[in-house]
Amino acid sequence: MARLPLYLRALTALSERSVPTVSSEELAAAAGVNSAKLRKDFSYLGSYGTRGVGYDVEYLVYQISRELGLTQDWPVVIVGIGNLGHALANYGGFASRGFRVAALLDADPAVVGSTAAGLPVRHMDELEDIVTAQQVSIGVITTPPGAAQQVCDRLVEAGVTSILNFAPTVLTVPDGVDVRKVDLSIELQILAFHEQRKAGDEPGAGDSVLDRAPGPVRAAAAKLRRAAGGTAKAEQAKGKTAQGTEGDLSAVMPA
Amino acid sequence: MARLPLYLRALTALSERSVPTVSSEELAAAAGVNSAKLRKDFSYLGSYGTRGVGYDVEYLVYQISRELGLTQDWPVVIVGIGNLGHALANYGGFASRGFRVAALLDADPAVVGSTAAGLPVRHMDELEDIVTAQQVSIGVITTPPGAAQQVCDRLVEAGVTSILNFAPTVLTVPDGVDVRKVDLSIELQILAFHEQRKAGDEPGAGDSVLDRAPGPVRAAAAKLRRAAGGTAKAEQAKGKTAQGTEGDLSAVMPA
DNA sequence: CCATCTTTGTGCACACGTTCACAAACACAT
DNA sequence: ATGTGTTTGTGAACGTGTGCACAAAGATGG
Repeated sequence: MARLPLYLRALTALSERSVPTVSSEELAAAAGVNSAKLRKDFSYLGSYGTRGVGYDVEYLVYQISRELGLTQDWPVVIVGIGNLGHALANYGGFASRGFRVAALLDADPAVVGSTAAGLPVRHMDELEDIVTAQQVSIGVITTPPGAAQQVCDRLVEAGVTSILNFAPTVLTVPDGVDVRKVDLSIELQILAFHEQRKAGDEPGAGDSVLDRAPGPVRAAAAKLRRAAGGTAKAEQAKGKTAQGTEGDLSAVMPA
Repeated sequence: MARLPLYLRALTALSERSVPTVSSEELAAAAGVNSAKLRKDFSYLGSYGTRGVGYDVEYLVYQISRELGLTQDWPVVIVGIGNLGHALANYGGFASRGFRVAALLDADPAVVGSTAAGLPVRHMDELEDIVTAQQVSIGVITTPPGAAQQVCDRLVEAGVTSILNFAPTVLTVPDGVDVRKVDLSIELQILAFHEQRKAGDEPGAGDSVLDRAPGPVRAAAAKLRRAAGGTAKAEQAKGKTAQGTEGDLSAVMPA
């Protein structure tokens, strides 16, 4: 489950405060989830709790770490040492959880040779050698979108089977390779979406009454858009609107 | 829906190539989703397609942009100008989608006054003024985890109602405030989890036979862990194991 | 040793998202 | 106009995840 890291974080915090045991209710609150959900998650890993008492913090930390595969260390290559690559190389949360930065790679000669987080930035050409020599199975892509697929292919070809992609592109990979995507602008867009909803759903500047009209009217509007030749020209659509519904499309496509 | 930004990206790519219309099948492939899912998503926004032809790319771009609230621009404050804050300030994906960085804030006097992405880093004390003056409703937190909740409270108090949190902490906010979390180390942990599964599920170094034993044996093991006094001491547990099951807990808690 | 209280583990129902499959709708050729 | 081919929009089945609620299990106190 994707919630295990959350539990692990809450548990390590408790562990540092030397809390011996914790109830599902407390831990659920700390992790921000439902207590029943948490218990079900743990029962899926096996019954590690004691009724009437709760869960042994230290023991649970270890069990989850083992389940997540954090008892071994994972070499990771970061490809694309721009702003984000730099940030990730310096990110403390990696080393503390069993992830080791095996190498930083970049294609730009101006960047190659510099150091980030105490590690030298090496050239893309060394990718295959590094992956093979250090048995790297996880790659992080922080390149511009145009280079992402190409980098991805090389990583996979070299033997990487898990990829964390920060580039705003849909990567295609063969079966058996996992890809997780982190898209910063998508997160903001989702927030903007909810923000707009909160703002009272007032019709925006470009809103059209057609959009809320029943089926036939919308269909007519669609037809008109096509009639206007692919890229709908508002002037042509206006006035032709079926059934005389007031349909102003003039703001539909901003210039 | 959280998939709208995905569609939007694929559609803008098509738009730049001047593709007039696109079928649900093609677009679904480009966005990496199921075509039926995509059609259902679009039908939820209204019927913007034409049977036998597909969807008008330009029109759909606008409709989704409007739905996501990207037709207006959203001022955003970034709090915590460390490595990640720097990277975000320079991230090009924001400006191009209607997000405007209203201010960069930090508490460290050594950082305040420097510039990032052409913007001056200002002191946290100005937070309330900036949020109020520019009507900022979205805040991005890239502080260390210890400061995150405090910063969050100040943002909310000042009027921010959407927060994008990069700090590894569970933020508690009043109703009406949205929080989205991006946790870099969690993403890697999830990859490591799958990676371990792929590696054949061989028992790890610290694996215990007790973990796969049926109920009664696990219960006994749990009892022993408690008997050992909170933090299970393997030596005490060993030998006491009920029913004589071979139970080596010596590797359960690494020193 | 028994009663009571706490907390886990889980059966069950429900809600949600996903996918299939197909009819209605439209374009286009004849 | 009529037929054929294509694509949307959606009803319905399916699977999955979620949360309630409760019994079983253990702790605790008398």
